[in-house]
Amino acid sequence: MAMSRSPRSRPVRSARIADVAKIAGVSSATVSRALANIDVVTEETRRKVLEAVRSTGYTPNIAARNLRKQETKMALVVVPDIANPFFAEVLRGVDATLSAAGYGLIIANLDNSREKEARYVDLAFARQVDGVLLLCGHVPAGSHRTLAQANLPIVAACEIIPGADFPQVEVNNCEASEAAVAHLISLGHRRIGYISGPPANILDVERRRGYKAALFAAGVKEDASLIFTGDFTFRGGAEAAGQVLAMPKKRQPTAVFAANDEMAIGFLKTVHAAGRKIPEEFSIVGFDAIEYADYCEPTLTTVIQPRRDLGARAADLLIDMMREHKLSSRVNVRLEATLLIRNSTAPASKG
Amino acid sequence: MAMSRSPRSRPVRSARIADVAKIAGVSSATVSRALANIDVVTEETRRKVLEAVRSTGYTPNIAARNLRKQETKMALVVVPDIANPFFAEVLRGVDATLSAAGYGLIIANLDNSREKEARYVDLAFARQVDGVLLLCGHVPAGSHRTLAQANLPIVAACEIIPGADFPQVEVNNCEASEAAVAHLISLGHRRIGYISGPPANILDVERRRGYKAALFAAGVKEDASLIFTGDFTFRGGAEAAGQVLAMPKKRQPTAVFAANDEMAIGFLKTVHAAGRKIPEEFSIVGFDAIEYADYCEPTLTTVIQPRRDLGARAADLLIDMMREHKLSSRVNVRLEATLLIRNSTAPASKG
DNA sequence: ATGAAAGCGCTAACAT
DNA sequence: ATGTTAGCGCTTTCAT
Repeated sequence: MAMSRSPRSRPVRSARIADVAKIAGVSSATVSRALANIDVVTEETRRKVLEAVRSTGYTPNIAARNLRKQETKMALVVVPDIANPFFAEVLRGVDATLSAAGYGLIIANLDNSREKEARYVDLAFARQVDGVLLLCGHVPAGSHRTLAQANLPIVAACEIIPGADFPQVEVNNCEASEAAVAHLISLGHRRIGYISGPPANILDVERRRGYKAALFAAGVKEDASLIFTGDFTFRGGAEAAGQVLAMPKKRQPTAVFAANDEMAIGFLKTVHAAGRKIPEEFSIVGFDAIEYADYCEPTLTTVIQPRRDLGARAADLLIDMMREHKLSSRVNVRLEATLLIRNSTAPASKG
Repeated sequence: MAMSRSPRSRPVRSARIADVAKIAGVSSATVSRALANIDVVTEETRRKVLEAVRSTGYTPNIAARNLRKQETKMALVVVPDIANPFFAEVLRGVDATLSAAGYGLIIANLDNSREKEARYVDLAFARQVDGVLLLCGHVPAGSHRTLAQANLPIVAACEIIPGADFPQVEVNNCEASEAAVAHLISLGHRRIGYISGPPANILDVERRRGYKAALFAAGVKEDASLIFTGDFTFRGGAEAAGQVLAMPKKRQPTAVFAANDEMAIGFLKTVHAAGRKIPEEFSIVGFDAIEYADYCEPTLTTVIQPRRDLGARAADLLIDMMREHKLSSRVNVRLEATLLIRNSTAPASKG
């Protein structure tokens, strides 16, 4: 019997197109054409080529092809933090769409590192990608140049970049937030808190605007003591909860709208751990509808974003630009986010 | 005032090394050397080159460099499912280590797609990467060849691949699981359930072995009715809980060890929703220590894996192989996973 | 210390 | 329909 690790001899060098050509008895140009399914190659010739390809185990060297064709069939996708569960599904949409069009993707995980960001800018300038998809809310920059100067198609999604001259895809953050807060108001809540995202974040700006619009529409006066600064993390939500619990009961909000689910869940968990009941004592609404929001106790009322679509639409726009070698375009796409009522919201107690 | 979108003229074609050479008044070879900080280039020459680089905005074309150097400075990292929060931190370790060594990474998200898997095999054969890091528990394969035949350095981590002739990095899954179950036994539990991973998954095999070893060590007889087949998802855990709740109370387990946190949390949530108390009525232990396990109610007793280290060590091994052009090696690394006791486990009720 | 020139492996004109 | 050839832009001998 053969041993489990048989000493099969394997080619120390992988086959090149010339090897295939020689074996098939044709020129390398013909091999290239046969493999590209290009124009008119005799059925017989193609057969010989494919046979030679099989026998050599040939795979075209992509670096050489890239160099020659001046394209890479790769797109760079920039995310702020890959651990954020919101992006996983967006990336699925991006991946599926790019793949179907023959593009691969390189995921740039920024992770708050200036240095990494600069490296990805270099990547773009070195033309290792044909286009860039920004999910990070800003245009990445290096020490002396920004990605926008790389003469590459760019599309932004999720966190749009005001004033940019490339296509962007977003959801109706403001309107959906207004609906979320209106829901709380319809349940009788008047003291409604807001847990914000990081300062100057566009999502926070829009969702806060929706929050205020709903209060205004209901004639409820804004109360600065009910605004808590968060950062889109569990911890941020937990800290906001700590602040709420430290307030005199009468001044505490009866409901809270968090700018994303992770903060909403951090809030929920902390309040719960302090022995307070949800939704009886506090109603809470999140944003994003991450998977976990359906697995916490109680299940979280939140805003569903069409995450996969966000990625897919953005990828579609980018593919179009990459194909046409367009560098800018003012297409803007807005998708609908909708309120999903679950068990973390209930009528305000008469207290 | 300048308009916000001024019509700055920009080069329609990015600079090549020859452009820099001409401006600096040297040959392209000298430019290349100056930029590579290679051997002996006059300080004066280097200055002229750098000045020319700045003035042209030159960045080397990577496809050309790759072709010439026969290397890409890229590694392929294959994950089964990027949405699985366990991998996020592992990937951080991988990324940090590879980056520091000058390598970029391409994340292959398998997502249960044979087709995608085949494309990544092609990527390897096309030499678009210098090495491959497998976090997916198997060697990816295309229609007529496997990634192992690509003559590329490979390292596996997390889910090791028995019998493979490349380095692997794992944690002591069996021993840590045994400790987890021993903890339950020390609390007085005897009817201890196990929620498994997918069939034939190596992590499940090891963790199940630890579960059985702990029972055996305590003289507790195994009971097949307490083994629930899961799949590492929330839903899997929730379904197991459904089965448990459907059992006659006397036959129900008093404690459950789930092969990962997501299932443990799915179980916990479902049991809770049915009005049963945790840890009073059921103790539950998970595995992985994902962030969420500290934000559920109650907080989850679980097994901490050194996730970042797992990624970092695997990346180190791969970097070494890529540098030395080694194709195989039998180095195996085992890291320690340790039990973290939180609030989801408590003494068995005397029932 | 620098330059000239070859060539990485491929594709696309152009020629036949 | 197929072959010949000229590069894509870079790095690296080999000369000088």
